[in-house]
Amino acid sequence: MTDTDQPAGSGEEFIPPAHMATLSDVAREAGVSLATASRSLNGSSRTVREEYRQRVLAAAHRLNYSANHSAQAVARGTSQTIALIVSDIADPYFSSIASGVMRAAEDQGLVVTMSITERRPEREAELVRAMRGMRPRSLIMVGSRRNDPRASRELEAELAAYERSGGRVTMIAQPTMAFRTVAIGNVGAAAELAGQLVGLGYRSMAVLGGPEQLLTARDRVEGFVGRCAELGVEIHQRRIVHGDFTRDGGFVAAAELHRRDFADVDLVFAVNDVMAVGAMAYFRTAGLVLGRDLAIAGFDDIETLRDVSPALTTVALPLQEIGRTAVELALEAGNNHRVVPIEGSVIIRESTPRRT
Amino acid sequence: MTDTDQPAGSGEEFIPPAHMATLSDVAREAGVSLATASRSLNGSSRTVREEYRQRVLAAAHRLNYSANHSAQAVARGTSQTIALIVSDIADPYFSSIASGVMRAAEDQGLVVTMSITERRPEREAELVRAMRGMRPRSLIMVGSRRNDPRASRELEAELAAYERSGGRVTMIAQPTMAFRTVAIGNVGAAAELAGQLVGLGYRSMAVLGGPEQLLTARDRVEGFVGRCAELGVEIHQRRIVHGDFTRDGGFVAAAELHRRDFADVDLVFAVNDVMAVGAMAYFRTAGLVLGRDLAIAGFDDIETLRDVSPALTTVALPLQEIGRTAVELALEAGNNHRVVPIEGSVIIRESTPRRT
DNA sequence: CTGTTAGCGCTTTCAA
DNA sequence: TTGAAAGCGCTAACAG
Repeated sequence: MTDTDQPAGSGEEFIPPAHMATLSDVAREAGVSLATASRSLNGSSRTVREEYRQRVLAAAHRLNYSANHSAQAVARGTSQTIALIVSDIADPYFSSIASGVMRAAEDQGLVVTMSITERRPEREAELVRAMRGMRPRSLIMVGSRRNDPRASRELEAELAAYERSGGRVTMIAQPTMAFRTVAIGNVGAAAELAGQLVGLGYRSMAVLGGPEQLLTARDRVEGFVGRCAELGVEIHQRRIVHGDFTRDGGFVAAAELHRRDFADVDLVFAVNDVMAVGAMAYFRTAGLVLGRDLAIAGFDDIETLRDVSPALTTVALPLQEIGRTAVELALEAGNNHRVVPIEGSVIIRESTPRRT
Repeated sequence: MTDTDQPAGSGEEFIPPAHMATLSDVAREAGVSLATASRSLNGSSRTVREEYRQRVLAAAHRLNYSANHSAQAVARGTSQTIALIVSDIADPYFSSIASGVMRAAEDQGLVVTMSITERRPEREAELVRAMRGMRPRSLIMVGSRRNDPRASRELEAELAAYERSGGRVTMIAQPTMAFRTVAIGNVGAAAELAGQLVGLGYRSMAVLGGPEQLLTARDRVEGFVGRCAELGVEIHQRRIVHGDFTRDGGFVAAAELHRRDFADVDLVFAVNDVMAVGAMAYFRTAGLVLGRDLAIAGFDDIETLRDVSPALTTVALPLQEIGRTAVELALEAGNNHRVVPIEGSVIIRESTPRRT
């Protein structure tokens, strides 16, 4: 029973400063049918007479019309949205990837909605569930998988349900689930780093691992320790200390290591740059001169951390590109579950000078 | 003409592995009306008999039902979305604010869609336009305003149109437009910093300013230089060099300053931490020992940069809280255009030791 | 308290 | 090509 439903005969009534112009408003203003307006504005190819098109465009402009995405999504049965779930957007690792995702999404005309798990694994399934409500074309999850069967099962079930209902899941993580995934070669890169470090003459190393169940952290430790062992450099369990995947985690872990068994350690490998920086802070307060008394290496090559001194030896990951790749993968047709491997590259800097 | 429209009489036909359960599916499965299903699932308060409620809930669970947000938005005439526009999510300043925004939004049960301008001012109006399509409850823009009348006018027009159509705009920036805004006290904090630095004995300072039209950068320079002048410490124009608001911008500006007029400079103030770090990198390569030969100060107190050495004197901004405040402001009723001021606090660290 | 029935804004057959 | 009309999935009067 709105005014707009009145027969055309009622004519020229005053139209109040419209709140938000609808397609009908535009159609009426242009003197064409709803269908024609739709076709000229958002429809498919050239099936509308040019003169009408122009009239509709002009009307839309005059009314400051902006198509209602929700209504389009309902009518079309598909949205223009990508859902992105990250652990912690304030962490530079995630924000760089997110940046890549958003740029790529925009190139495709997609809107991205983002949510954060605050590093709480239970939240992952919850968030996926919540995001399903938006019927996103695709759902990208970035963040390490965990060795937590219960949470993993729940998450996987939720994701599978989403895929069954027509969505596409893309993980940026370990390829532990049957979904499209951008797989970061943590093991290999960590091994390569270990190899180069041994090559530089280090023989007595320690590792600052992340949380024990975090697969990313685990893989990096494994790759590093494994290659060392292959090269005849054993790293004793006592010299692997775990901590949070954060700056403070690095600081605390370094302190623990220092207290525990530090006699002849010549190099400390922290499984990410953020932890490495925390560790550096600790060692400095402990009176060590980094790069001279002790070498240190990280992982990720975080941009904002490239100027710490001594400059940090690390493994560079193409973070932005990883995000972009995830979007491409997410948009691929078919229901393949392709895995795209991403390699890191070792960068030796001043924090690990050649041992003499 | 879908199968579901057939009269109930057709009974027990095989229902294929449903793609995505709809409310009707749930209602049918529970043996109640659409309305009852809606009420039990997403509706208002207790107006449904408990037994029915349970039946609906069970059915929904069995069918793995997830309400279609778009459809709800269309039917209700209002979405559960907040649009967030930032300059560059890979920059820690923005990602911290974004983090605060997202946490707060989630507490309110809102979804946030995010887009980045890539620091190109022309994109702002464009993005606002694009975002309007989602009919977000509120639109939060974070990023410095510019002294660019043309772009500003366009942006303001677009934002005003959005508000006229029922949305709420919240700026995290200078209160240069008539919208709700979280105003960061750049001038005052920079002045306070200058005061403390003069108190520490510095008398010959230089400034690394950001882009000339960026109001944030400008305000910080102004506040700093102004207070210095009040205290009898003049900073000559030649000693104010502008550069990008990035690490590299800081590096380049430092080099330029060094080349230009560096005779007795005892302190360099970079208008943000990221630039400060770039400048530090430059000065280090130039052979200066920071904290001894030259003092340096920044602005923002970026978390990941707290461990550079020497530790950077700076102005701490409650970034996460700023984001949270923006959401609160955005959700306030009425069409006030309230301005919430945010103060920074000076933190003196090793990079600016007392001059003796 | 429950069910019927109009919408919401837009797309898309289907005829004309 | 254009327009009428039937949906899309859901909410919200409005009767019962």
